[in-house]
Amino acid sequence: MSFFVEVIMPLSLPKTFTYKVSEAEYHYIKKGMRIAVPFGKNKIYTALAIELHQNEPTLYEAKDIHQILDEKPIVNERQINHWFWIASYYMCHIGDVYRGALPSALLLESETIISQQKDTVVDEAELSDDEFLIYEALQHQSTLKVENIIEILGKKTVLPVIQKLIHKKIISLDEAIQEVYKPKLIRYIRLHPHYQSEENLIALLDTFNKNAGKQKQLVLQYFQLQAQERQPISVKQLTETAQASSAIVKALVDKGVFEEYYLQEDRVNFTQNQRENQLYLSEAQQRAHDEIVQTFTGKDVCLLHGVTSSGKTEIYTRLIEKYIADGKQVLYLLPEIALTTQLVSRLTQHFGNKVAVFHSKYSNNERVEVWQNVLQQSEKAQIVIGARSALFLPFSNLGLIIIDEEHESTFKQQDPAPRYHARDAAIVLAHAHQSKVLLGSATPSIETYYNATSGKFGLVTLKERFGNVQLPEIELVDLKDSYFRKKMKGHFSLTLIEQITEAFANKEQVILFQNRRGFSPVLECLTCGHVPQCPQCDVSLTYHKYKNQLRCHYCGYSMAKPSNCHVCSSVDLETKGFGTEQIELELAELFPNKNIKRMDQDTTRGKYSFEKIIDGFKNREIDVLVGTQMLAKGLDFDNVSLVGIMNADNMLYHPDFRAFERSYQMMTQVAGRSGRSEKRGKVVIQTYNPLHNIIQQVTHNDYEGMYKEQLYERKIYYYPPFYRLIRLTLKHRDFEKLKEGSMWLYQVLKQSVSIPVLGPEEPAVSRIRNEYIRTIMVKIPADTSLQGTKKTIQKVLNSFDLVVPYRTIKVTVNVDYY
DNA sequence: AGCACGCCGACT
DNA sequence: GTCGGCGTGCTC
Repeated sequence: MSFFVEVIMPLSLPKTFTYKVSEAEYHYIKKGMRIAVPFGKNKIYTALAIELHQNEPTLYEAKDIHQILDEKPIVNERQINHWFWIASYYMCHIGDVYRGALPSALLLESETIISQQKDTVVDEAELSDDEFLIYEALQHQSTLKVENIIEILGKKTVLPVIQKLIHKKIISLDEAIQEVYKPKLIRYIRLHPHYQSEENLIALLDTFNKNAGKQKQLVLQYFQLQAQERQPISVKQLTETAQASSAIVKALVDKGVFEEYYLQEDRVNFTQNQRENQLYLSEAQQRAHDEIVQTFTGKDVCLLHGVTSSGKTEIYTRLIEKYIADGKQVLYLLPEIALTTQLVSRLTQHFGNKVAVFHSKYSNNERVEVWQNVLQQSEKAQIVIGARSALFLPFSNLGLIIIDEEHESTFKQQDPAPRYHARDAAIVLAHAHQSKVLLGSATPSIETYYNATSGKFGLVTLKERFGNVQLPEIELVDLKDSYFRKKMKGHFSLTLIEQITEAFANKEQVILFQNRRGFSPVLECLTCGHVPQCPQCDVSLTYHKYKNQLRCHYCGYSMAKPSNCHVCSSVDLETKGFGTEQIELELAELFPNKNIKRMDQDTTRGKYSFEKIIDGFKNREIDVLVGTQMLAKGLDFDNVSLVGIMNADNMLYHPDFRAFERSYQMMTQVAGRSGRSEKRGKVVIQTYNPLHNIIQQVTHNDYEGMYKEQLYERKIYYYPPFYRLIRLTLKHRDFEKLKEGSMWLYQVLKQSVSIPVLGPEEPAVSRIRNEYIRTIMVKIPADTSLQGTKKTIQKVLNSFDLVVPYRTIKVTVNVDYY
């Protein structure tokens, strides 16, 4: 009887793989354990066991596994089911999901170490050339790695030779995959039990009197600390408070006065004292809270639509209290790290160390810790705050998922597969846990609002701001008129300058929003009209004044700013358009003695640079913050009385069916940063289209109006929520081949389905990193089977792959394109 | 996906 | 004569 394990490989492959195991292993391995397996010619990967069985494969011989890596499953069955759902719904491979779900520290590839078996007598004549080379190398070096052997033998397929040598008992393999995760250990110290008795202690102190003054001081300090803290004392703590070197501690340990011991420390620690600050809900908040609870009795998903600053966080907090009191886990998803800092401190203040944080700026080790804590249902991970990937943590007892800023497009993963939407995947996951989902936003996505008003989701609305603060007053500045009447200084209208001056006079802070980084998007030659382009992408280069260079925002290419035109050598070069950098500069000229900071991708690269800027602004060290969309995401500042939107139009005219919706959301969110205390805030929007419907709707805070109008557009132009979108992207270096291939794919698709297929389209940026790009959009009406359509698309893609000239064209599928 | 292998063109 | 580009096939 043979035994087998079915595993997922961390590779983009459509299938699972079968390996042979011994009977003992068969009984030991549980679904969800990691297993190191050899794969291909000489690689070892961390696979995940998902099934144990005895069905011997017929078409190939299963390999043996290499090593079992876990004692207990680190992934539960609900997760595995959820992963398979994601793979099937988003048309990607299960390995993509596996790789995206596990923290990379849990997914390591091997470093097999080979050493000689001492007790075996080797007959050198019996060895083949390759075997002898390895044997000889081991006489000089005690251990070898697989890569060394590849070098020694000068070929890449070395695993068979190694297998033979193992079989001849000449070499052995050492622990292949080392866990890279290392618990962080802290050295603690305590008095040797011998000195628990008073007489021994007195004797000890007496011995010090003679010569070891420093040592005595340290022991006394130890007692003092112990009395104060009533908890373990770390070496670090002791040496710091006693101003002593660790050599003295060591001397005392050597003497047997102190004992050392180690405790594992979580890197991610919020041991802030849990303040018993009672959560106070306003009447409106309380009512919204009660309505949500009521909704949850009948529906699994509820949208909380509350205007900016309506205090949604307090409502979430009250709800979380209830779920963790029932011993449930709570997942709090938010779009970007931007929000976390402020939110984490608010929630830790309330919930103490029951809060864990999980997002991409955390190190590998930190992520593994959170993973383990969630897996063990540890108390300190009862509430997990995280970006979309936190969805993959090993929850076993979820009660509530909160998705804050539900409308944010960053919830949809764009580039590496799985291209999933965290909101939608969360709803599916919640269903498996029979838990509830709360979506929160001041500007819900059209899809969600449609679901909420059509009765699929519950809907709770919060129309007033917390503490009855009024919504900001919005003033529009017509740029065309202002330029015409010369009422502009650079990119600032006189109105905006006036308002900024007034805010400063009141010692209030200002936020300026410009949705474009850099200095200016293009540099144009006034003589011949030439605009420098990226050599690898189909875009013009953006001028960055600070570094005096031209940069491509797609591939990162950069060059020094030319002093004359590369085409006609004219020196008349002019910048066109503007970005955050230019605003910052102009502002510094207008208000030379104010502290101005810029916040965009270029200034927030480091791990804490973001926090630094935010803190500086919060502490009122910074007077004006100039930034990109980063500013729009739920930051709370209580002294901002003015928000300026430098140019509302560039967002409006993106060639995307969501452009209007996004512009509305963006402007409303940015505007919401203004006026958070008693005083009503002010917003100045500079635009060439003051009468544009979206601008008007933002001005009048008319979400419903925006929704109705956009919904109508979506309906007549076949967009969500009435149609599902699947977008295919094709890429290839050869323009002609891509053109033909995408046309072929389009034609075949069109013949295979009886629903709209659009394209093949050249996107606005039609070449990135020297690859040309085309897209095809499939629109699936609500009454057509989504699954059936996906199957058809997959079939067409399979046959596309069989057409020899086209198979090198890379195709990616994006289901529910966002 | 990654990787090895095998086939052609342009160079020390 | 070889290096290295790309196309092809395979992985339990």
